[in-house]
This record gives sequence, C-alpha cells and structure tokens, in this order.
Amino acid sequence: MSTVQSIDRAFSVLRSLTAGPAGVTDIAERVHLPKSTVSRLLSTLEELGAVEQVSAGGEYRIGLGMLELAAAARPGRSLVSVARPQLAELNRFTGEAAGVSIPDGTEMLYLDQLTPDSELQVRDWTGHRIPMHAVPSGHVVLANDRELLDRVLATPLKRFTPHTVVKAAPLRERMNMVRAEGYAWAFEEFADGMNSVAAAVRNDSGRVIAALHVYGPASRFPGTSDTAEIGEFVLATAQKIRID
Amino acid sequence: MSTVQSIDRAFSVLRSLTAGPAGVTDIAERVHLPKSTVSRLLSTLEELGAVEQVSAGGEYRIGLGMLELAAAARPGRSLVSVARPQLAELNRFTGEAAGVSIPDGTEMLYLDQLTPDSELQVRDWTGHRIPMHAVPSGHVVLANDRELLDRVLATPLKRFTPHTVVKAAPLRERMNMVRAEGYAWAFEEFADGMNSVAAAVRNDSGRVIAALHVYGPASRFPGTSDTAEIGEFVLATAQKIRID
DNA sequence: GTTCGTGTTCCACTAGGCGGAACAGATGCC
DNA sequence: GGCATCTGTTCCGCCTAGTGGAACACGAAC
Repeated sequence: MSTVQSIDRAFSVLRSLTAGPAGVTDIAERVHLPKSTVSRLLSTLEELGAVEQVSAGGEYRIGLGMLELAAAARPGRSLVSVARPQLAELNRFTGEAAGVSIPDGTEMLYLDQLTPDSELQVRDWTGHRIPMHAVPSGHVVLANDRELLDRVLATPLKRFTPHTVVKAAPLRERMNMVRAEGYAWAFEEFADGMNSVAAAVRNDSGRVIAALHVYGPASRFPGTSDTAEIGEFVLATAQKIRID
Repeated sequence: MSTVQSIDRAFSVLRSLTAGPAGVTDIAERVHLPKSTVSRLLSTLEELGAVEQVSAGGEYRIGLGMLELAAAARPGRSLVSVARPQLAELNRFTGEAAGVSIPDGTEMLYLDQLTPDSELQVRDWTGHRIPMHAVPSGHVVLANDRELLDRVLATPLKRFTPHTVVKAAPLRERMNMVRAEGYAWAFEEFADGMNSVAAAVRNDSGRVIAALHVYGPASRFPGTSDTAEIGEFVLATAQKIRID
C-alpha cells in the first residue's frame, strides 16, 4: 500500500512529458514540485535512458529507453505482431485505416494502427486511451461484460461530439444490438467527421481481450457500401486471431 | 551527476522484467536487492501502471502504462508511422520482412517490423538493441560517421556468428564499400541462417537518422535475385522518407 | 552593460526509504 | 492429514538518502 515517493514523482514527470518536450521550469510547475527536485529526477531519468535532452542544457523529452521497456508489455506487443496481417487484410477490404486496441479499466488503449497510403488520412491514436462508451471498440467490450458496463454507467459519461451516446438507457440498448450482431458501428460519436466499426477478439476461453476496428472519414466511409457486410468482415477477421 | 537511488533501482527492476514475467524473489536475486525492497518498488510501480501482476499475489510483468509513455518517444513513434508504407513496399518487392531502426549509442534500436504472411518467418526484433558492427543497418550508420566508427572500434567487437566481422581493418574496408554503394548487405553475420540488406534514412540536413532493412532466411533470400537490384530498391525506398 | 530567463549545484535538515525479520497463504511432499 | 518450504506482503526502528530553498552559472535579449 505504501508507495515510494520519488518513483511516484518520477512518473508524474514522465507523464507530463507525453504532451511534448518541456523544460525543467515548465515541468516543475505542472507537477507542483520545486525546480531542484525536478532537475534531479530528470538527470536520474536521463542516465537511465527514460528521458533525453533535446540539446545539452535544454528541454527534455521521453527517451528511447522507454521503447525497450514497452516492447516487453503483454499482451501489448505480442498482440500487435499477431494482429498485423489482419489489419492489412482490413486495409485491403475497406481501403481505410485499421487498428487494434485492448480494454484497460473503462478505457480502450490503442496499440497499433495500419493506414493505407492515401491523401486523406485519419490520425494515429497509437498509445492513447479513449473511454469505452465513445468508441465502437469499447462497445464490443462493454456488450460482453455486464459488470463493466454497470461500472462505466456509474459515472457521468463524457460527450465528445453531438452524437456521443452519454445516457444509460440508449447505451444499454446499443449494447444489446452489438451483442446480437457481433460488431459495432459508430457514426461521428467520438470525433466529428469520423465513422468506425469494430469487432471483438476473444481468447480460447471466449473472453474479449481486444478489439479490431476500421475507421475513416465520414465523407467516404462507409459511403454507399453495405454496413452489415463490412461489419461481418471485421468480425470474421477478428475471429481469425488466436492468442493467449 | 547525483542520482536518485530508488528510481535507479526501480528501472533495474523494470529492465529485469523485459526478459519476461518474474516473481519478487527471482527479481530480488537478479538485481541484488532485499525481497522487501523489491516488493515495495513493485507495488509502487503497479499503482503507476508500469507493471502488473499476472494474477493477484503472483508474478509481475511490464504493464500497459509503459506503452503510453513509449508512444511519446521521438523520433521513435513518429518515425514508425511515416515508415510503415515504405516497409509495406519493401514487403511487396522482396517478399521478406522489413524493418526500421535508429542509432542509439553504438547500437541500433529496432523500432518496427512488417512481416509478410508466410510459413517461414524471421523473429521480431522490435524493441531490441543490436551492436552496429553486427548488422547492415548499423553499417549504413557507421559508414557515414567516421567518429562513431572509431568509437566502435575502440572496444572489442562481439562475435555473433562465424561470419561476424570483428576486426578493425576489414570492417573499415566494408564501410568504404557501403559508403560507395549506399546500401549494405550482410550474410549470416548476426544470426545463422539470416541475410539482410539496409539503407540509410537521412533528414533534411543529410544526417543519417535511421535505417530501413529487409531480412529473410538465407535459404531463400536473396536466393538467385540480383543483390545490387535489391540494395538499390531499399536505398530508393529509404530516400522517400522525409522526417525532422 | 544589465536584466531576465534558463538549467544545475550546494548543503543543512529530516522525512522518507530501507531491509532484516516476522507474517500469511499456497503448494508439495510423505 | 500435517509438516516443510516455497511464495509475496507487512511491520517498524535505524539512519541514509532524498529534499528543496537559495545560490550559482550560463545565455539570450534589450
């Protein structure tokens, strides 16, 4: 239960750097610590490769050493490598970006994304967390975990666009539909001008451990295509993944 | 210069977990610290999401929180996303695995890898470091940095296979060739049964900031193909990448 | 030149981390 | 069954190692 203060603080500093490179003074203010303390923490982290100075005596940013550590995270990296071929298949079938994400608490953590070469691209969410209620990848998880759904609904849901479903009853309704169909569509519910579909990846014992999703600009996706056909393709692709 | 002991220790623990999940007692032995200390460090790291327990009261492994931090590392993640289409192109042209790596000290850090669907696959080196002298991706970096080459040659070079070049004179010779051709081939120099080619990715000011490489089983790669043709294709592909 | 900004270093103080030992479970072996 | 031996966690007195205000060193801007 007791925690080591300096480690706690070191991670606060690291997290504050995920927003982008920053100087000691900036960081000190953000994490509410004395400059000297932050400087000491940073120079320790630098020796460990967790951060690096952009130019000697200048700003700090997250270091490459973190990549090595993150590469060992499971099911993170292992899932990424097995899912790649399936993402490529989704790219080919839909012409749009495809990604994998995993549930983490009440959010989805986006692990990887494959984007076809195209002029108009959606942004890369790799490494970010998004609340489950706002994205179809979250919906396929919630639809299969009543307890988690209750927990999500226990707190107020954040609205991202005018179409985000933030009320309990309609969300429960949606989850019933998703459970029945096996895939989830969302139209501009998380970001304006972005539509997406998702389906669940299950382990051998049937538990949902990840989600595959496809998303693209609302202007062309799904366009005049059959949403059920796309949904079922995503579902079939997700079912091909065997892990854990 | 002074470092914070507990942070130092926490990272030792994290690094020891990159080899795979382990228990408190195991870790304590590996990092030469008392069990109680390791237990305290781990529970702190767990609260921060840096590690997680596989099952309550059991082994620990690297946590998903690390992915978020690592996602902010530059040029790491940004390079990965811009290099993806080029890796796919290399897949298509050669039928073999393609990857990106960046120089870090005297080693190459492997950031990403795209592997075509095939029965016989090479392993994924993502997140690992490999000494520059042993891999073609390292060669294209060394060939363009005389000072770094000197530094590498100042210490004894590790032999990985019977074909690894570990003597100064032959390596210098090779670097001259690589500099002239623009790409580097290596035949079973790092791992038995594995051949690979690499070419440098440069930023606007001409400095080598990364390497693209293709590798496959020696049994079929490059086979009867023209090594110069493949090399030049990799070079051309690497030159398409614009970053920083 | 001065002034303001940066990041780093100093050092007395004491809070916070340390680690040996005791503990609570789980598993294995006879 | 019960004893032995693992596991990870908690306790608590000792004291080191981390803290943070202030002073410092450097660089840029005026």
